[in-house]
Amino acid sequence: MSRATLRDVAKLAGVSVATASKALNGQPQVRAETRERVIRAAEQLSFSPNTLAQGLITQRSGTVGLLTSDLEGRFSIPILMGAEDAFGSDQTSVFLCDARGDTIREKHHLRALLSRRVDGLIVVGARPDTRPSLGDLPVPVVYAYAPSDDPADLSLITDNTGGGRTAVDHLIRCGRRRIAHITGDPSYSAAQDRARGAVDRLTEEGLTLAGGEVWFGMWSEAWGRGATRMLLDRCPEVDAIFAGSDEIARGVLDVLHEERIDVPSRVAVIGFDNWSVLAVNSRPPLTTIDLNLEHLGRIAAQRLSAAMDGTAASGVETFPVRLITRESTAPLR
Amino acid sequence: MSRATLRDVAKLAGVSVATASKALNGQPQVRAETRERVIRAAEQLSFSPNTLAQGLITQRSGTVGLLTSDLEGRFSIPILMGAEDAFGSDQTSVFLCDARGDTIREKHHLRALLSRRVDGLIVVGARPDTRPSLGDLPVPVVYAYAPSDDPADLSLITDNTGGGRTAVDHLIRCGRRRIAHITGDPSYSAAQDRARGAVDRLTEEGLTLAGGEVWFGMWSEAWGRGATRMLLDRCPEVDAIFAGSDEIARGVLDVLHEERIDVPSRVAVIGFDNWSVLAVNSRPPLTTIDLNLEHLGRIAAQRLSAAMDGTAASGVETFPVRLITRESTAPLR
DNA sequence: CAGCGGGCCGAAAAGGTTTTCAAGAACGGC
DNA sequence: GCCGTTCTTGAAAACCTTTTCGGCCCGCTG
Repeated sequence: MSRATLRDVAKLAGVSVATASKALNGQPQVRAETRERVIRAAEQLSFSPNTLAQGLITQRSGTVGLLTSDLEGRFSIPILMGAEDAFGSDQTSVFLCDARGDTIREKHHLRALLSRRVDGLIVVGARPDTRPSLGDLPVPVVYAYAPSDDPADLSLITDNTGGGRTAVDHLIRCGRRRIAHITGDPSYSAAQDRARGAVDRLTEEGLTLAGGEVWFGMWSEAWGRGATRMLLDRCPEVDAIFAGSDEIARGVLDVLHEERIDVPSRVAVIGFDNWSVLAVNSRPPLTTIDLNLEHLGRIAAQRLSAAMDGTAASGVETFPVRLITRESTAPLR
Repeated sequence: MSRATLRDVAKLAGVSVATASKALNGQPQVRAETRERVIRAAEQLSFSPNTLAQGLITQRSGTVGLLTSDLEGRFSIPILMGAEDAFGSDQTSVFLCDARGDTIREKHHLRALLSRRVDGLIVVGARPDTRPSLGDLPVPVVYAYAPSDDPADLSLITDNTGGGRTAVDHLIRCGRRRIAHITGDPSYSAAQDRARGAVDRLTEEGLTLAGGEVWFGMWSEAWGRGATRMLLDRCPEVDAIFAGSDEIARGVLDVLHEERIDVPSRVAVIGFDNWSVLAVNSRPPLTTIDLNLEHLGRIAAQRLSAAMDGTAASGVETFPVRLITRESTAPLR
């Protein structure tokens, strides 16, 4: 089934392939009665047009490539979903390629995609740091999450600085004044940016970080626990902790719980990423910052469509993050 | 760039397209010197063959569809990675489609994929229960994770019963005799199967479940916590808990920690799924059962390739799971 | 009645590649 | 010198669809 061609349909309907094509594609120059007959024939044979052949003519394959560096990471997935969503499936299908962070594998996939005549490319990095540009390609490219190092490319990134600012702002609005920041690997620009946003907002308020500095470390619960212990030691009067990731926040909560320090009444805790398995299940459920990655993916798809239609953009677009309030933060009262 | 066609290459090399094609594809009936010339021309123009046109002729698009019901779920991803991995990227590219658990969206994607002339289809369910077959399609299909309800289809699933058995077996080998089982939603066949495997193994040993029954509930930390409290209440002498998921196990560990019950010396805890963010970061790190999903994905790709080459299979193949020992279990001594 | 315009349809080219088949050249054997 | 091989190349068909353009028929106008 479904291997019927337009010829078969035409023959069954008693017309030429040309007419059959026009009838099925809604071209006006075909009599209503004829069109009806063709459509019935097509249904009867459960005809479905060969997109390869169509693409050969129209010079549009109706496909795009999604080149990710790290599929198991939780960041690619929402972007991918947003993008897949924005290209209605009837119009555009997406080729998924995971380069596993390997440059030569990336080259490989790139060749394959170009030879498949994709109409465009979305490149999603594994971490939000700048990545090398793919260079000049015969199709438009949008970089998402990790920006390209070439300003002539179009990159879409999340506002980590704004995220840090938002987090601290929320804590300040909750009446907190002694705010600490425990975060992950300082080699991540995301860690630096979030910290900078946090400190900026504190400074505006005439405050400084509780504990005196940003606690950089690793993106893990264990670091969250360790840092919290040290923090409580050095600065027991802390009344809010901004964790650089939900994983870290889990570690923070764990130690606070252990020390019988109530959250949020004595210490408020805010995470980052809104990784729901961690944020929703914690005790108490975690207030956190959502990166809006699905939205980023949708925008990436739109920008790519625009570029495919000739209106290409370039530069770096930054997208706002979103505060998700749950029960780990509350006004001090 | 890269929009050069075989005609251009042929012209540059001073041969016909036919010869150019043969030269590039390693056909024997072309003089070595000529071949060399063609290859140089191709490189010079950075020619890359139009896969659409190739597919039109060979009747093979070199693509497969990956139809998943639930991309954000953590189960699809490893399968998808395994599959993507098994099809070398030069040979086969994969179209990713997420139906979001919606049947009409699934139909939609299916039409699109067939019209793109995919050579085969992998269908990944959201939960390991039986799902409706897609019926008779013009291309081979492999169902992974969630089996099809039609025995004429080929389905690849994980051995949940064996997993339950393995978990309990491990606890028994650790010298535990009072073993409880806290698990998730009883409407999941996975929950039932794991429980059955566990009970079977206990029975062989002449044991029964501590707490008297399987504690079915929800797949959440909160349920793990609640059930553990009830369990400790009813059966304080329990010396091992088999949790139906890592999330539940986290809840279990949490309460045990709170109650100052040492893990693993007094109570051993084993999880299920090997969801690393949960299992690795817990205190202590969690012994658990790995579903080997990436392997499942690889096998799915292989079976699909075989079917595309004419040797199709059918029925349900069950694949073994794997015990991952960490520190939440240990011999009693 | 001639001419014309519009409505409807089909022939054919195009898109880029692979494959078949025939033709031409070179060459050895008789 | 002729015939049959072997080696190399190219012309053309095929894959399936879209689109352009010309043709046919009909009815209408002048």
